[in-house]
This record gives sequence, C-alpha cells and structure tokens, in this order.
Amino acid sequence: MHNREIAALFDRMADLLDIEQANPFRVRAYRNAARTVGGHAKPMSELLARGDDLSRLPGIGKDLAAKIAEIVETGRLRALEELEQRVPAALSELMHIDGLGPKRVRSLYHALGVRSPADLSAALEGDRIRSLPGFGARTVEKLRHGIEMLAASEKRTRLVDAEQIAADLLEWMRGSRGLKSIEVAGSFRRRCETVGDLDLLVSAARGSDAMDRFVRYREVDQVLAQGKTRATVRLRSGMQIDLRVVPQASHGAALHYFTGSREHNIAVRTLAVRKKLKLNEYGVFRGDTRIAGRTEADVFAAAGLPFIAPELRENRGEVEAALAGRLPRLIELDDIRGDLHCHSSASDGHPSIAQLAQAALALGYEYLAITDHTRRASVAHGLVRKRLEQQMREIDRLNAKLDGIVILKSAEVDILEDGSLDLPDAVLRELDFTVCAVHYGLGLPRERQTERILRAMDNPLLNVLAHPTGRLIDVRRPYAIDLERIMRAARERGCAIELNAHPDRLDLNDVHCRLAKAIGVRVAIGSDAHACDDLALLRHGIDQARRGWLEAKDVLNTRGLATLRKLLRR
DNA sequence: GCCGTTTTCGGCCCGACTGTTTTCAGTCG
Repeated sequence: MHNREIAALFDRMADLLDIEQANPFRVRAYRNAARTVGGHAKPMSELLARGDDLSRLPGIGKDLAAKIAEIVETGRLRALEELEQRVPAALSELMHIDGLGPKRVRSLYHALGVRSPADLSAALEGDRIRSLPGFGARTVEKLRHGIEMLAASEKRTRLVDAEQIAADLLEWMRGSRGLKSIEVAGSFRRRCETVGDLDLLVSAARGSDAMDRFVRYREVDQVLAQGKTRATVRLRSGMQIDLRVVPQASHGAALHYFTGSREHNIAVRTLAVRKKLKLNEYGVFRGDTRIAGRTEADVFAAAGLPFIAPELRENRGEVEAALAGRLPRLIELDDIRGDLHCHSSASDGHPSIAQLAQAALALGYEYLAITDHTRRASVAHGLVRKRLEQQMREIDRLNAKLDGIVILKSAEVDILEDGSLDLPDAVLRELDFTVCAVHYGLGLPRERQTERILRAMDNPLLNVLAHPTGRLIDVRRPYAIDLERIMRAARERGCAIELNAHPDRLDLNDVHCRLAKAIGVRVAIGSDAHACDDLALLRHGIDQARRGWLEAKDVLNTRGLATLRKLLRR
C-alpha cells in the first residue's frame, strides 16, 4: 500500500464526512492527514516496520496513526467502510466537479438520488433539478460544464510550459493603466514542478484598467468570474488564471497570501492569531490598525518570522525552522560552477563538444562534463569502447586549446540488468568520473531493481547515479526502487545522486532532495542537455533543489574543480 | 480529529464571487 493510496482513502473519508455534515474540523483533519501521508518521502509501511511513532507526524494524532497502521496491515479502513454504509462511496467523485461542494452533493443525492457524474448528467437534462433550492439556471449550466471539465481538471501543466503562458500574459498586462507591479504568485512562484492554474497579482492605482484588460486578453476562452478585485478566466489552452488587484499598501500581504501554499498560510495566520493579530490579504492588523502589508518581509516580521523563501512555503517545517532561526540558506543558480551531465553529437545530442564547451564558458562555468551514452543505449548511438577512447583524445586536444573552462571526460554509463556497468573497468578508469543510469529493464520488481543499483554502486567506478527514479513527468512513473536504501548506500560508498534538471524529468524531485539532505548524500545537478541552449535548463533543477531545502554545500557542482575532483574520488 | 507561550478543553484562517436570495449560503482559493 503506497502513501498515495493511503492518502486517497483519507481524502475519500473527508469527502464523505463532509457530505454527511460531520464536524468540519474533523473533515479538515482527514484532509491534512492525507496531505501529510501523500507527501511523505518514506513509505508508511517502512516507518511502521522500524517502530516509528506516526503520531509525531504533523496532523497525525493517536487516532489517525492507528488508522494508518490498520491500512498498512489490512489494506482496509473499517471506519471508511462503515461510513460507506451510510454515504455512497461514489459521491466522493461528485465533489471534484467544479461548482459542487458537500451541500449540493448531499442535496442532489437525497432529493434526486444522484450518485455519479453520469446520474448528474441525466438529472441536468430534466427539470426536477430546478426545483431544488440553490439550483438555478446558471448553476445548472455551470454544472454541465463542470462535468465536461472533470477529466481535464486533474491535468496539471509543467512549470516550464506555464512559464511560457505566463510570460505572454504578463507582457499583455504590462500595458495596463495605473499598474504598479505585477507578479505570478501561487504554485508557480513556489516553483512547484507542475501547476494547476496561474495566480496573477496586480498592485495598481485606483482607476486602473487592469481588470478590464485581463478579461480582454486574446487567449481568454471564457470569463468564469469577475468582480471588483478578483477575476477568473480560462484560456484556450485550458489553463485557468486568477487575477487579484490590490492597492500597493497591501501588496506584500497579498503576495504572501496568494503565493501560499494554503497550509503555509494557515500556519502563519495561526501564529498571527496567537499574537492577537489578524492576517489577511490586505495586511496584518492589530484591531483595525494595519501594522504591516507593503512587503512580504514586513508581513513575516509582524508575525515574528524572518523572510521565508517561496519555495519553502509548503508547511513542511519551514515555519518551525524560521521560529528556531534554522532556515536553510538555499542554493542559487549563481552557486553552480559547472554542469555534470550533457550529450554531444557523438551520442544523441546535437552540438559538438567544442560548441558545448563554448556555451558553458558563456554561462560562466569552470567545467563541463561530457556524458554521452554508452554501448547498451543503442538507439541513442551509445559509445562503444573505441569511440569513447577517441572522444577522450578529442577532449584532451580541446582542453589544450581552451581557456577558462575544463572539459571533463565522462559518460552516462548504462547499468545493465545484472547490475554491472556497460563498459569494461579499464576504459571507465580513464574517465574523470562516471554518471551511471538505468535505461532498460524498468519493470523489475522493487527488490531486484534496488539490488541491481546497489550492485552497480559496489563498483568504485560509479560516481554519480543519474535520474535515480527514471520518472518522466506525465509520461512514465518512477520505477520501483527503495530510494532511501540506495541513498544510504550511496553515502557509505561515496557516490553522489543526480538531480536531473531536465523539465521532463526533475529526478530527484523536491521531496527526494530533502531526503538526500537528511541522509547526507551529495547531490549533483545536471542539465542533461542535448543542445547548447539546454544547458540553461539547469535552473529547473535549482528550483526543485530549493524546494528540497538544499544549500550550496549539499550540491557537488557548487565546488571549484579541485574540490570537485577530490569529492568525486572513492 | 488535532493540538498546546490561552496546554487536556475549546479552539481550529479568512475573504471574494456567484447565484438566488431579498440578507445569505455555497463554493472556491
């Protein structure tokens, strides 16, 4: 039973309790628990196996800890099954339709026997639904649309794609009259790997036309809501955009509020409440007096906190760390001294090694590792021994000519199904270091896949384990491995773990980075560039590293070349 | 159902917009 599945059971519990009109705080407790469990890096089964006290997890008390144990042991949750005797399980799905909450779902079910989206569609065709209180013509229309959108509503957009959408929209919005500032807040600003929608925050003088201009944007497909300070539209791309307009005096408070996450906001507001203050999107108030609001730093200070970077605002311990003065000094792109993963035309990349070196030099790097695929990756023209040896000689020649940058000899060596490496040790030994990865046999059972990688790491010629989980965002799930065990083994053996920064991968993800830091294994951030421009993709890795609390000292390629060589040695 | 600088009970973040309502409930973020 995976954490995700446990979380799903708790979410369903919350939905059904909500429909049953249970204590709303009890409902929230289940939702919080779902989030805690679903976002936890280690399987609950593992925590239990080693005797951890689950009630020490945030939002998990004695009761929920016992329920987690019950699910892990039996695969069932009796409380949910009992609840489903009273409230049909399928009603949970209706809660995900835009415009339907617990009250309307309850009313639809009791009055019309609606249990599923299909039932709802049928009900919307008839006129009985109009007899229900709160179901007018507009609501019926909205629900029709909501059912259509149900499938799409789960879809999230990769951050890198959202950046494009945001850039175009910002350019349009900057033509607004009276505009003081405009920013994208929300999960975009927290640099989540995917975003569901975009939250746009505008500070503007009175009489600004920002709101009008927003709904007139050429890409707008539908205006879903529009008030004086807030509007929501859906673009032709399907992306939903929320706009909020606030006065400048509230800019910091609004930026904090709309950056979220929701859970982080609740944590900070709770702190404010304890100080007898009120925090909302307009500022921090003592009584009716605004004591902060212009900048985010002011808002944090009023709540008794130092500035917390947006990437940390997930209520994953950042508020406690801030109170204790133990916030990390997050890594920045400028800390990076070189790239440890890229491909030349020798395998599946486009540019020559010389072109890649020039591009890396232009980025201010001190070194660049060429990591073409090896033999086994035949579709990517993987290098056989002879071609790799030729490449090493070419790199020697280039290094003799180049000034200001050193090209490192490396390869993205396949980890074969039996855990051996794809080229003989004799040739790997000639490289400065290796980046090793699994590309085939992704479907092995967890234990075997883990053993395979551990065996590969037993070879002292393995230096960096590349894209450790193999996931491709929205395309391929991570392969089954015991990542924590692999990380521990990597630390013991002096291997590093890659954070592959390619926007298709982001592998390690943010939670894994946090785990790597806790275990103390060093992270190597690589762009996995296949073109010169791709070297810039490394910034996406920095985003996730920051979300995972990584500091410059946790990352291998923030070191100068001499130190890097020392740290790579096993 | 959780939690504790208001600590084992009594709180639990806060406001905008919509639609259907004649003053507000429901939903959403």
